[in-house]
Amino acid sequence: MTDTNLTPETPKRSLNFIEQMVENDLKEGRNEGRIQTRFPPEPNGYLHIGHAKAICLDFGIARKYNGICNLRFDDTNPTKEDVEYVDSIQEDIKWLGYQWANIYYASDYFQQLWDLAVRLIKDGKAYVDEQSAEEIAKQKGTPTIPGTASPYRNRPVEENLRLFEKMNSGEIEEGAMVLRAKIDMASSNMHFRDPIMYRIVKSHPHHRTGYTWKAYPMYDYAHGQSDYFEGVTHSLCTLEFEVHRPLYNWFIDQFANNNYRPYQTEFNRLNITYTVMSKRKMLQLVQEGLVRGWDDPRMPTICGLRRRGYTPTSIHNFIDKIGYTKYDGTIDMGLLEHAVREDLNSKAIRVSAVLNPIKLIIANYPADTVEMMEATNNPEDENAGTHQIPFTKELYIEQDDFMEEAPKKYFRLTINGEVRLKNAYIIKCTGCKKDEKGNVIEVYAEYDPQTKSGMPESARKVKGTIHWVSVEHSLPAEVRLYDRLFKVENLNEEKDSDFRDMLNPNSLITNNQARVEPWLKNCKHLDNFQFQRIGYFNVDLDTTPDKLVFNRTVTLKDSWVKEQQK
RNA sequence: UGUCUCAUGGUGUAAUGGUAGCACUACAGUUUUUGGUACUGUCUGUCUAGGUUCGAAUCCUGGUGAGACAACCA
Repeated sequence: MTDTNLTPETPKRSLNFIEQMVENDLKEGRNEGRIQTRFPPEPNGYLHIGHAKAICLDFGIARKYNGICNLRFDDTNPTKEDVEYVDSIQEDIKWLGYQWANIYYASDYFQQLWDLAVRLIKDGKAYVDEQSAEEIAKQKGTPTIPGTASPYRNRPVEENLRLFEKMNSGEIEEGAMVLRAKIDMASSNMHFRDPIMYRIVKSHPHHRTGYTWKAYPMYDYAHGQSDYFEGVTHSLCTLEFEVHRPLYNWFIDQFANNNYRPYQTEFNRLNITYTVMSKRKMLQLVQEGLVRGWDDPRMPTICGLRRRGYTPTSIHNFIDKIGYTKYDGTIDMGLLEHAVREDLNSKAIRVSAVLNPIKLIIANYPADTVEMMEATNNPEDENAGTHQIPFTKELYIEQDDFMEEAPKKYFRLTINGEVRLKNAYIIKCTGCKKDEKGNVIEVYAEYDPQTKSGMPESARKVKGTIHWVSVEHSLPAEVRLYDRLFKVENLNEEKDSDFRDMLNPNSLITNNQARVEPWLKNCKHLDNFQFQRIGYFNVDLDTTPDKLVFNRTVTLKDSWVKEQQK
């Protein structure tokens, strides 16, 4: 997992700018050579692939440089937070393969934060403002126009202390007072224009502290101080917090009393084409029933990807490929798909499944015979073994694998043409039957008994190989075919329209006619398979002993599709 | 007519003053009992104008473009 034991022949992967900074800090002995990070989610939603990028960095840096990484819930907004999210977040981090050294909550520090705020008031650096949110916003000015001072800005210290107490005692209504740091109403950095440190929330209980507190600290104050209390050395966050950094440092400056201090560094957040990466939008999709829940396999959530069939390894490989920089770009969804194909190619057992069945009758094969054919579980892994698949006179093949009149480059079954049945015999097509509308409903063929897999004659060259299942032995299955959630590549570029109007109406197509080989009878939830020649599929959580349900994780690359488009 | 940040093939990412490389994608080919995989090859790039230097993707200056910031959210 670390790069410290590189052999000479493995070229050293270049460090990203954060690793370079950490190595430099280590070299200079900053914070006594200690490395400590934290992953600080707000428990107000499920983790998504963008969080995975942050998790891999926070935990990865600690692991690589012999430091520690703590999990800290940034739970300073009781109106939006819930234990449901606290639990799912922990589950997802563990699933990704990480273990925190300690688990903390910002709410653990409410008393310490309070005490420090009192100290700031006594120093004349904070005051209670009684203006409305609207008035405060108005006085704040704009990025190009300086703000103006609140009439309460120079209240006596004693009065501030008394009012601050009242803010927390329940005597003051929500919105009636806030505590603000007294910094600089004319600063070019909006966050320095007397930022709010505390506001009142008393109508809603905190998920851990109940109604104990009525005054709650705001992010800019709580986050940096929590880092400081815990001994965090590298506070890594995304680019949008860049303008917060001077304020982060200002608060640290007020309280730091030894050589130690945490440093905030920002990296680019993850954007991926054809999807959303905002908790707010995801929540909306869930609440409005536009997807089936946080773990809908179309969602970019960790639990959605898990249910879709993504593995922790595939996500790690993806994160490794995209890197960490300060450039705010958008990653091609194709790269995520490549990462999961790459991992599943080496792991997933190959099985036969026919999604759109058409009957194939082998005229010269005995009707009462069942031959068990040997199927290689994974040609990429010789230790994966084999399993048996029953072969009979009547089979199902894919509708797409037969054409009466085929173009030159069609390698599959066509009248008078030969094709190999995977793991079985070479057959020759003799004809087909159609219904009154002209649709092919049965295909007829003759097999060559000397061409069974393993026999010398089987080495004969035929231009194509198709998969099949036995009519009698195959199992029915529901197969859910997923496509990108949105039909627009870059949602951020479509600022004028509602993102819900850009949903792909075909993001889920349910197939109820699929037939799978009987070996799949005993598959377990979330098992990954490759449906030979089709794609990677996994066993959906809706699967019961009586009903098989599969999710398409991703298709196989298909050069025939491209050939057809020419 | 603010502050901060960023700019390398279609996409993402290296090169830390000295041969612009890698991955994905696309295209072509080899192998193949998966039109998969693997392997080989090809196309495509330093935003712009100056400056410093023997030498600039890299340092400096000016443009241009993009993003973030004006929640009692984090």
